[in-house]
Amino acid sequence: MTTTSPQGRTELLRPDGSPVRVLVVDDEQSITELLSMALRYEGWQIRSAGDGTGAVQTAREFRPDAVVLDMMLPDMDGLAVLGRLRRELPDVPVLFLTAKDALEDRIAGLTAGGDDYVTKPFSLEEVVARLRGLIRRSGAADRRSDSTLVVGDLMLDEDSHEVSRAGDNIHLTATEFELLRFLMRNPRRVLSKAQILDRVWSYDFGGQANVVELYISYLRRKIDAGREPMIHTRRGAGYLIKPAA
Amino acid sequence: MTTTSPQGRTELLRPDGSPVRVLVVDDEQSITELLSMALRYEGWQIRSAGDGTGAVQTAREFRPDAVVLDMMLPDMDGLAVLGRLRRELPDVPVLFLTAKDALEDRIAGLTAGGDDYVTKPFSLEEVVARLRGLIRRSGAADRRSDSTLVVGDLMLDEDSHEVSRAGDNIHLTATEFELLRFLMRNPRRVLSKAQILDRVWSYDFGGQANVVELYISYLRRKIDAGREPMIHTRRGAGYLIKPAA
DNA sequence: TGTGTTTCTCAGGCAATTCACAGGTTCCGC
DNA sequence: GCGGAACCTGTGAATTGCCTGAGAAACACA
Repeated sequence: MTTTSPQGRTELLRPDGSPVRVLVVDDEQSITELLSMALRYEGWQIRSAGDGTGAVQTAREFRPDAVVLDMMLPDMDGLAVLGRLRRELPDVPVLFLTAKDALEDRIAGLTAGGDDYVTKPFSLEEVVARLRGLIRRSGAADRRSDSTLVVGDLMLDEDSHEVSRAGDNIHLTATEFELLRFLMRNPRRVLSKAQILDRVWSYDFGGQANVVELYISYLRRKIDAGREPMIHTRRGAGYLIKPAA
Repeated sequence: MTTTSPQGRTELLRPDGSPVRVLVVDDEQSITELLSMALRYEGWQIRSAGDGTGAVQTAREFRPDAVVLDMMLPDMDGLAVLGRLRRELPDVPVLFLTAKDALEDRIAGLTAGGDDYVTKPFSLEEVVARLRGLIRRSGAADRRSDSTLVVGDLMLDEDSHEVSRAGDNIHLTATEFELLRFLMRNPRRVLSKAQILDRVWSYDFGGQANVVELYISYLRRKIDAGREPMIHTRRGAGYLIKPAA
């Protein structure tokens, strides 16, 4: 089932109307906290664990609908944790967190079963989007919830990563896509540059805040060029997207 | 739940009808006092703490619905305080106070979970508005409360920062917007220039008092021009806004 | 390794915004 | 009707915030 939150965003719910449950497993507390914050904001119920043993225990009693699992844990190998989790929760989808250079082929094999992964450092938008995808496809939430965001004549498909305006296909780079997704998930709402940076860029990004301006400018070139603009600047406050009308 | 106070203002209440609780954490007593006064005036119940230890203790027994947290505390780092607060109160939204120049380094990730921040020196209107937004979105208060202020045919949306009169869109600058928001949150009530200066301008503003007159004049040009005026001067007392009728 | 793509920094330019100042207008008591 | 206080608003200067071109660095992929 999907429902509309007071913010106007669409959130996933389980068939019985209760919130989706997600277990977050990572040994760095700053990461579990960051993820917990962001995922709670999605309206989900979160538990976290710092090692494999704790993960299995928590999973047993918490019965999550999805798991975020760091492959690098102090007490056991990621695969071992996965094995034990699977014994408790055979059908629950897992989102793996891995270091970029540790991108071994074994991950590729793991995701064949419908699981997914993101590399550290990740952006929150990416984690949230992938989790939504996993949960949606696993059937824990209502399957009718679909993967297309629509604002005016602008459409963005989260599964195929296709974007079009008034029927014309538009090619976006990865960052442009995430930025647009964030805007479109919060239509008619002013988003500050800090908010955008926090959600769309990875958590260790240390650069200039004006990348946001730059990417807004890129998006405008591709989306608004020669049409009624949909992306608006609220000077001193941030940016927002809304139907052209 | 929202209700209308004897003063005619709309205030947030918790679902059980009791007042919203806010914890204010700052080491400068002048700041906690300033904030406590302003927030009490909103009808909220306030406690304050001057350091991280006190904050965690107070949070434990006071169970606030929102926290205002200075990131610069004497005894612990702001992030450490945040971590401990989160362990006590996982779902409570936090409004961070930060120095303007500290914006680059530390802020990363702070707004990610739906939290928010304001930079020092802030205006009270801004703090109150953001807190209301956080509380509204967190669901501590009734979800029906929405983000639009209406006075007569004048509408102001706090999410999209859009303002319209009789359907016509009106563009306001940041300061004009805050001034109008303050007026509209106190309709039919005379607000003195001193009150306006204290609420809308930042607490360290040292300029001429006649900026208020100036900005009232700007607002009139945009809102009342060629229509029944809604902004009225009470000579010797202040200004008030009310429906044109 | 080479080529095209993507990400990001830097800095110049421009326009919006804020605010002080000062002269003009309105109001009110007498 | 007069004078002074309170208020209004035009002008312009300083500042701020935003936009965008150019190019360097990182990356992806053959």
